[in-house]
Amino acid sequence: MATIQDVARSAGVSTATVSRVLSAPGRVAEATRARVLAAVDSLGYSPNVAAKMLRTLRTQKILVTVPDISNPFFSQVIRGVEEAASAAGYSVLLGDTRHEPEREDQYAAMLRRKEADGLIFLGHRLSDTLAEMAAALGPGAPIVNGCEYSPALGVSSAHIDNEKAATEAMAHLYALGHRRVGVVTGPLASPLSRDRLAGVRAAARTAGAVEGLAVATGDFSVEAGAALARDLLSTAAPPSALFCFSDEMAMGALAALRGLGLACPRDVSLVGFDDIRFAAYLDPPLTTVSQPMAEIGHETVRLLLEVLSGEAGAARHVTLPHRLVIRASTAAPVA
Amino acid sequence: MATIQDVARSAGVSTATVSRVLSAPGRVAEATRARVLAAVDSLGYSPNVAAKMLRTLRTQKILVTVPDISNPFFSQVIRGVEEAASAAGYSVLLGDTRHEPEREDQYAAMLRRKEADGLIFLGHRLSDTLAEMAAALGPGAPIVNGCEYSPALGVSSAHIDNEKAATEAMAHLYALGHRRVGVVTGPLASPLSRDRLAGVRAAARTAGAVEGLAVATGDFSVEAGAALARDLLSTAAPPSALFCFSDEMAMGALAALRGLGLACPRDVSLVGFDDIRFAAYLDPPLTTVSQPMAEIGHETVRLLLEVLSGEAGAARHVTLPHRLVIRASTAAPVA
DNA sequence: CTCGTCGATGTAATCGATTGCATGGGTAGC
DNA sequence: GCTACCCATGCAATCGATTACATCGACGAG
Repeated sequence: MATIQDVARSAGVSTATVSRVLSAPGRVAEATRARVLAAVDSLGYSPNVAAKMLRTLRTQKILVTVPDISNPFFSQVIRGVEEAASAAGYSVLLGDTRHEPEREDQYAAMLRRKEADGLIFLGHRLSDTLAEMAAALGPGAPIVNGCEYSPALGVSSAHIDNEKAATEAMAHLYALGHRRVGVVTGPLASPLSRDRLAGVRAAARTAGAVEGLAVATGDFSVEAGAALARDLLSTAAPPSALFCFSDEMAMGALAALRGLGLACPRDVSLVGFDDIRFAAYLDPPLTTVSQPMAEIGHETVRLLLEVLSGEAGAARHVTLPHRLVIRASTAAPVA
Repeated sequence: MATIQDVARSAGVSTATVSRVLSAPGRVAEATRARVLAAVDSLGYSPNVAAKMLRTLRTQKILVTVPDISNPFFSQVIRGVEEAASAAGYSVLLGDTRHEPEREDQYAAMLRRKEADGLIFLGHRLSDTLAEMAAALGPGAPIVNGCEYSPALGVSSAHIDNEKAATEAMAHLYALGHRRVGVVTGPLASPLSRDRLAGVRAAARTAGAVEGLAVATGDFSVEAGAALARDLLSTAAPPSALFCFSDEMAMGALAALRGLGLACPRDVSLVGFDDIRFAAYLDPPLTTVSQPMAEIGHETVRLLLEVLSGEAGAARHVTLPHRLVIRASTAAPVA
């Protein structure tokens, strides 16, 4: 690998000049610049990142942690993150925390050691040490939350209006005439689930159907969706519609329905959440709340770059638009 | 951030000793070591990676490129990669190439600039510049192929026996009594698809059903699965069974079937490939070839570490076990 | 003609680690 | 008691960039 010294020698200038050509082109004379650039590409020179990093304390890397990369929802958000990051000249360090605190801490340590310029965390869990860091640095902390929104942390975030989205989904069911609705949530430790649940309750109140509401707490997995749907449908007065907080759980619910000999939407209507790319291909095609996953990814990067550029004022919470996509899994209940 | 100097001062030793305590603990006296370690954690010291990297030319990072991170198959492999890498003290740089050559080149450049110690690429495409590098360095090139296997490249790889797996899937259909089988492949530029296709042909010959074979070339997407299944089923003598080279395409095929008013498996049997975690939850649950995705990820890391440790002999091609999982989407054809 | 200014470039310190070589004290062998 | 060796440790060069400061020449003003 050619070093800056080689380039300097070959162009007959000092390393300082080479460095300037590459980072502050205006400060060097036209002729010299041309000579240096010629040397640069005749030698195929490109700066050693470690040396640059050591000197500048900038890594040009963004750490992204996610509770489960194999979850299609998250992987689509990550795709958006990667796209925006690489467009801005950053690369992405991936951390799959598997919901394990030790792994969260491990990645938190990477940020503290400044192995990355910033952190985007998807989900609601942030390692304690980073929570302290965020509290200490305020909005200057290079940490952004994606998909979720935790006011207590004081970091910027990008997400949809979960409460409103859930309200709309429920309103759709009530408008079709459903009165008894079963809801399968995500873990209630997550603000996102609580927001959606609040939306659910609000809709039920508006519809005067609070009595008919049955809530089960899931964890976003297919398995949980199947198990909890089975429970909800096995009660004395089973719901005529189910609302699952993820499409993955809705897939599980769909399988459970069939297992019980029920048809969707004839016997039970079903609404999912996320609009992962399989939702439209299920049988029946799933009515669901569509989230702009790529956009959420892009936006988290934008917010992080804002902090990194030092222009950050207060933490910002960006709400991106969602959309209730009505497909064939919802219908009026049979009287 | 505390530096090694701070630790040295605080422990009353030289930086050389501190460095040795941390990397070659045997070479320093017990008492000194204890003193240094005490200083290390009283100061909360951890080595600056940039400095270490500059000095040692090792980054402790693995670059992983993938054609589409939002594909559940790949994201599960990546999960395995991340797990094994982090267990070995490496972090993962993620590159989503989106099948675009420019992005492949961009990440190839990262490797050449030594921003990562090695590359694991999933899929069959390797940037030309890296292919040259692999050719030049032979098995010493820190490049490993996951999921696929390209003999021409001369790099190690981890994958299943695609030909055999495809043969088994087809044999299953023939054993059930199917004679006309439609196959939806992946892009034939990929050796993996060609291997599977070879397996398909071999099975057809064995069953004496070459005549009944109809092949369509897809691209692993749901959309392609739906479109091509529709085509295959709309011919004069439509197949009684379909074999798709990905579960995602099988999902599309399933939707297409329904669109044509056909039932699975009554009218058409269906076999997928991969066994992504939704396969069991489809209606009907999908018969498919299960790939050990996490294992593939682990194995690629193992192979790469082998190269990095310098003990690599020839390139190794590790074949991991697959398994045909028979669920409800396949049955004997109605006479 | 001289001085001040400015633009272009060079000099060298610096970032924080690793590591080959030097050093010095202790011990074993004779 | 002297030599030889070894073990633990320190000294200082080094990795490859960035950048504050110094230098130098040209040019315009007075």
